[in-house]
Amino acid sequence: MSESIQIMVVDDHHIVRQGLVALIATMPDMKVVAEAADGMQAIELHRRYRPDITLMDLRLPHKNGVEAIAQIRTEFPTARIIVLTTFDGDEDIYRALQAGAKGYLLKGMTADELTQAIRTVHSGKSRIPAVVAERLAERMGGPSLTSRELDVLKRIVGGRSNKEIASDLFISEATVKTHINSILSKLGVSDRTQAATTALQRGIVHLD
Amino acid sequence: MSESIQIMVVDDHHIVRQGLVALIATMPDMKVVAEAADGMQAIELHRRYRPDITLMDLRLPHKNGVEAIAQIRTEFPTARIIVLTTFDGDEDIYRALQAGAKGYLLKGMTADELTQAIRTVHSGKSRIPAVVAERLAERMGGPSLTSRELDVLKRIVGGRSNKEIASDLFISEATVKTHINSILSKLGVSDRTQAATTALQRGIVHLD
DNA sequence: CGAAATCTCCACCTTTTGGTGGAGTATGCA
DNA sequence: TGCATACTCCACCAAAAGGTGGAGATTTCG
Repeated sequence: MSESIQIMVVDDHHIVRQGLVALIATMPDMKVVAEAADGMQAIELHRRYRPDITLMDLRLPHKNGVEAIAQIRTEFPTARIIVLTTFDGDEDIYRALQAGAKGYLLKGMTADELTQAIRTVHSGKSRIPAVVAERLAERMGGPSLTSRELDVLKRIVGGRSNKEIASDLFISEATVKTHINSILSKLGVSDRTQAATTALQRGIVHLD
Repeated sequence: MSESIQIMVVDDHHIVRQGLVALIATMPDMKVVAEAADGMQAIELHRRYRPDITLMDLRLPHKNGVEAIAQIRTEFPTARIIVLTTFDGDEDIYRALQAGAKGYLLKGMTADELTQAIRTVHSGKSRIPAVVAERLAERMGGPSLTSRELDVLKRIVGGRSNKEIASDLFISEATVKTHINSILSKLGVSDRTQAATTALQRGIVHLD
């Protein structure tokens, strides 16, 4: 049969791509048909090769993984994408799944887990590990930050003072304080430094 | 000839190990003789296999990369270790090189860069890329934190207040402030939140 | 030994941050 | 239409953080 599963691998690290290709090569019914090193390339190559499954890292240069997923899913609503990332505390998991990813794997997994996930997702099901599902549920339950609060939080992480944030966003310092108050209570912390580190830990913002 | 280079691969991510093994397998004169997933295992396997070259990730469970390097180099002063990491801003580079690493590579490298580095280090030379050497020189030039300042900085990143830090360290709040003043000026920042984020960015401390 | 660095602490002051409670406007959804 | 949410802003207050300058004790190292 010509039923070998066509796979695209997206990761900016050459070694990781190599590892995935090597792992997949041991499976007779799977084949890597394309490799991309960034989000843009992933979108282009998806158009060209229409892989059955895309294994995608979230941290990518140019266009990040979440954006790439959204774009690909817009063009090809049936695209099946499995997210592959190093950081399990990452808020982007949630965003990626919302953007239409069908599976999620940590890079520490075994070959078996990978091939199982590929088969599961290829068969049309989703494959989200218990740990992640749990964290996701947790996350969903918890209060989410508004976009304005995110603007402020990013600047807190960037080390800006309330005054600077106010002028960055063209609002008064009082408003900044209001937002910060919401942020602190939503994150369950008591000052901006904690807000910064827990935001980084939970992957709500990144140090790029 | 029996002159194939014996290599040990240390990384907690299965995929990365697989990638390295696959890359190295394409070189006829190199061979992976051992794989370790954490620092302890790396030390044990080094005793058993005495590889010519060890490729070591720095972020490892149990015993971190730097400790493992130090331990291995204590037992086998001639061990040749190449550090392999994802994060190029990482302060651990410096520590790893001090601990006796002979080479340093980012995971984004090409197959050529890897094999070249292996050959260079195997021949007894060091192989530190220009970018890293530069950053290292920069780092050396810059003021370094004292151990007490590091104690304080860690707690700042941990989101502790001055009062809490004081009681953690059994010193007065005044002393904490003194240390923080030094930290801020040494890091070239103006408040604790910036201190936290730049410390994370430069890899001086980690969010574990 | 003597200089340098480190660690500890104090006083005094200014600025920043966080806490509380209230309030008006716009938007969107039931 | 009416309620909920998000965004904006205000005043007032208390606590925390940061800036400056000085000082004694200990260790380290040339």
